[in-house]
Amino acid sequence: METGQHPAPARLRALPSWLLGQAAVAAHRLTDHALAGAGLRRHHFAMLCALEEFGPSSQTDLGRCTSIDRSDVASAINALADGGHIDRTPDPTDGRRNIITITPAGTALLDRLGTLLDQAQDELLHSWTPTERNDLTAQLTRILDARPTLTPTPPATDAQP
Amino acid sequence: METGQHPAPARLRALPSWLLGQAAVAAHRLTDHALAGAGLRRHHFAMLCALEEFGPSSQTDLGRCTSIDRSDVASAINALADGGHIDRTPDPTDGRRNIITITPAGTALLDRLGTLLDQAQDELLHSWTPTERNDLTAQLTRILDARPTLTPTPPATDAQP
DNA sequence: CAAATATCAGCCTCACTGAGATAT
DNA sequence: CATATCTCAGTGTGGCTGATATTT
Repeated sequence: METGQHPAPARLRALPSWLLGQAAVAAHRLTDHALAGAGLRRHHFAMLCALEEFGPSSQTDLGRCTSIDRSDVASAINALADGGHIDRTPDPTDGRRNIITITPAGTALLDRLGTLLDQAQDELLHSWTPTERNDLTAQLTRILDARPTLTPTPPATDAQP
Repeated sequence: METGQHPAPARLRALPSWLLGQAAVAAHRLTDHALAGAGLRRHHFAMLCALEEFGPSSQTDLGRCTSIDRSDVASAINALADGGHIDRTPDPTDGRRNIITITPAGTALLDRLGTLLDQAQDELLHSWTPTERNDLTAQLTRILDARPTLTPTPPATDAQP
């Protein structure tokens, strides 16, 4: 069957953007697999993270700090509310907002998912020392901190070069 | 409007898998934007890379070395054939295969796209020294070389935790 | 009135699946 | 017959847009 491990072209392997994409695919497969047992997804974990760290928040703020679209925030919050992991109440001081609060069940879920995700990191970086992991984290953080705020992708009108 | 730069939760920023995902999004936006002028996509570049480096190949081999699905290979090859950038002929020794060959026009296109992509890397890593870039490349390559061959993602039957 | 929030419906792309035709 | 290749049609997800209702 030969599922994998065919050498990629050197010109691709030399592109940081390509390497990032491939590494992200591998990472996402591991994390999806890890979270699958809990029946949840990365978005749910991100919401819970933000709520625990920043306290009660509006949905827009949740979306901003996690880089998740307003529409996807709404659906993730719906799912978490159904499970009793967050509370959603109107903001008394601003009727446009909901105030989302993490519940004790949500905190417990956060820790459970965090453990699963930590295990996934260990799979991804199983032969890496803590120092090497910190190094990697620092480099990726540097990329994020310097990334240009760029609109998603233009609609792609076709043209023949 | 406040498009970006809201602090992400520390717990997310500590996850290599999350950082990889975010960095990959930034990288893909830059590369998509760079290639948009040529009206082509990353897949097309990957095909041309493989063809130039490995010579005439079957579509399955192209898919294997670039990690692109057979179905997407077929459509990318169609587009490149329409533009005259590759030739597609049946393999005389094995009637199941097509032999894909890059044309001179394809080589020219490859170089053109390569230049655009190199510029995108410079945008992504504009403040990085060559040594730092090599370091990043080495670390990402290490992840890829060690990644487990894992089936995409299970279909997601729902369950309440 | 302009701007912001939440919600919903829907689009589009991409990765992937399944099945059929052909060939080994 | 089992396996492999190519092709196409179709699925499902995720990221995103647009429109609406509401409030500031």
